Amino acid sequence: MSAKRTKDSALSGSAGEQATELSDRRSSILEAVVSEYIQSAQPVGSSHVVTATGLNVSPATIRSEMALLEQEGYLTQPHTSAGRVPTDKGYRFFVDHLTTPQGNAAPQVKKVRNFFDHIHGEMEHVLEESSNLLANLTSYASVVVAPGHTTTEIASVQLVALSATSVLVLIVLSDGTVEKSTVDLGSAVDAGIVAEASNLLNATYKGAQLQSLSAAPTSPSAEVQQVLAAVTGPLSLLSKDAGESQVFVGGPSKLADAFDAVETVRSVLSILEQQLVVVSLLRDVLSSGLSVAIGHEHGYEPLASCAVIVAPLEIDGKAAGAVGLLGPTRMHYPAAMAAANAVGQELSERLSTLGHEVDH
Amino acid sequence: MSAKRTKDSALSGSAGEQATELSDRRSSILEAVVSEYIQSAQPVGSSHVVTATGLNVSPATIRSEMALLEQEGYLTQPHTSAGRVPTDKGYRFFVDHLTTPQGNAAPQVKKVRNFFDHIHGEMEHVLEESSNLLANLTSYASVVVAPGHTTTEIASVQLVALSATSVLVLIVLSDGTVEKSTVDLGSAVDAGIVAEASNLLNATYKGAQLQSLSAAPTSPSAEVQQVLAAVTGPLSLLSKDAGESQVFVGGPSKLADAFDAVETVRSVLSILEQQLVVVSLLRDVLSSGLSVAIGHEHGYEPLASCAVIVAPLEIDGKAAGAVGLLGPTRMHYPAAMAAANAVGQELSERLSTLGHEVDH
DNA sequence: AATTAGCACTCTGTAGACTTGAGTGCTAAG
DNA sequence: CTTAGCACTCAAGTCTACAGAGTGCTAATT
Repeated sequence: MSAKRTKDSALSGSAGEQATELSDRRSSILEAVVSEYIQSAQPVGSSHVVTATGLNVSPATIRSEMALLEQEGYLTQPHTSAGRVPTDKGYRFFVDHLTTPQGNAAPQVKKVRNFFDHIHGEMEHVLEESSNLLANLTSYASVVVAPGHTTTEIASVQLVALSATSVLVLIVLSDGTVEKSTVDLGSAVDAGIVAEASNLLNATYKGAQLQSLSAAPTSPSAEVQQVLAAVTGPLSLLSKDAGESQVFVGGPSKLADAFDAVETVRSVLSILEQQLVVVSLLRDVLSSGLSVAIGHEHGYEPLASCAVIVAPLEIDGKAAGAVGLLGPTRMHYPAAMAAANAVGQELSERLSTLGHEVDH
Repeated sequence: MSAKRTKDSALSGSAGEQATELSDRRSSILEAVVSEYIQSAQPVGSSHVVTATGLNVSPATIRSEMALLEQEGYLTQPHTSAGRVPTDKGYRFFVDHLTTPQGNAAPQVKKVRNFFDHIHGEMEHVLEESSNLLANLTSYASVVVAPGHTTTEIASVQLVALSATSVLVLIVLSDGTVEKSTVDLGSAVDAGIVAEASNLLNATYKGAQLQSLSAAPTSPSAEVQQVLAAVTGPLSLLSKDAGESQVFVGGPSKLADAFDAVETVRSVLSILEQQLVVVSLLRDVLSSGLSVAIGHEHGYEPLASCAVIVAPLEIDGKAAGAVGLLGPTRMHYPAAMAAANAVGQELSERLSTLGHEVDH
């Protein structure tokens, strides 16, 4: 509900002492510059700041203040005699001191609620559509990292004969997801044998955690044992695969609007294509206690002109996956953070109820 | 193996008569202009053509020929006193008269072979990686439309209890794909009842075609019947869902290189996001017997500056899905067509063997 | 009848000179 | 501390000039 704050450590980590904390006037000037620049993408001049802040001072006063803000690293000039543009540090101050203008965030939140009231279907589908929702709400690219299966248990293990010599290994998890792998048995195997192996596997693993798939069952029948042997490898592979997180990217085309340099668009897009990178990026940002990483704050140079907003997903209070937004550093933080937050919370709630609909 | 040709109907459909067929010299000039322009993206002047074709004539001669080619609609000038640029019709002539420079296509084909020799795993995975392969080979965005399930039959139908009140409905198809849906039963149901219903469903539907899921089985037990009733809706929904084709898009970031106008990139990307549009686009292009649609040839205005290359996927000789490439009209047709063709064929082969590994 | 040399013409792109406007920094006075 | 005033800077727009690439036409050549 309330405004999202990042842990102080990250910000004041570089500053360190409250002595450098900005005066009220200084900070409202900075805030004005940032929000002006976010809207216009144009360097902001002193007289603009006067009208924007409503401060009862002359542009000259603002100028000297801005000069100091520049010295302290919050602002920068594209060139002498241009207005000021926020630095990463400037944006950082801005998001850390957001005065939560709930006013315009409310309709967004309503839309999110409405969406989750009406969406239904499989988890994958919900995640994908959530990602699209977030992208459309914010006009930035969104990323949803599906929760891993760390807490879920195995609801069923099945072998299904696809042909005389091949079977499909199915693992159904308690959250409704299915992992599968086709296995070639080498030679024709009777359907009854497959069924027997299937039952044996199911009996052994049902209710177990995914990680504990190691101990394979044995059977007195040589034929059954053969099937079991053939299936062991794929099974353990599956349990690893399932650990990898699915990623849903929404609205990549929005990036073409957000940046005007084609080169930037290309590099950001190509990073979104490498899902692994994205996952670890979000993970890093989350684990460092940040919810927003601006410009160089995350280590990824190719994304230096981007800001990343991450909201955690929680299933029954446990961290599981994340929803993220990727936009230019001059993105509309209040709205974007509110949207990511709202989707993160609603999605968490949805995921939590998915597991045990008994309660409802 | 041989060069890919589109059915004549499409091309000469607009021209109609061989009387308009171009003279040898005319056509080699056109070819030179097109291939020069594809490489340089710069309007091609008469003296360039002289050196490119090796024709033993003066630029003046070329000029008069080009003037005629322009009259006939194969070329156009961005402005007076600029060189010539191909029109859609010009590109069309070019691809229809490709002289198959197999030389440089061979390494591509080799890469494709190599890829398919080493890739393994589930069909979805193979399709996705194929899409990435194609994008990387060509530097254009690629699209793979997965084959529908029209010919596959149901290998197994299962109900798996996820909790006391909810079950997962699984349909396993003979090609190894799985369709699923979670169903809330409303009240707690005994596991034995679920198992009974599951067996009943499996016995009824096993071996059937997906479409023929209508006739639901009945059971004397009221409890079992209740489960069956709860499951009927989702089941028929699934059979419809399964008809929809999965789409795998590869290398969208390549588009940012292919076009220089950000606006174009944006609109093309946003079309790729609407998977439905892409599917019907590919379907249209294929069904009209074309393998290449250039500029306005496909009806989609937002893609007027794009060319689409489509190669069919065939499972056991039957059309099923497609692989496509999306690039600028000035794309490198020979290489792109060769690549799409190669991937299409290898993928078809792979898909055909997937179904019945018995033979091998 | 096709080719071509020659020439006038057209258009783009670049470079330089100039102007305008937004914006700054400094200084000296309130 | 504030601010009016002023000199200064730089980007961007406008104008001109000019070179370069390319065309189309015409008249001569083969």
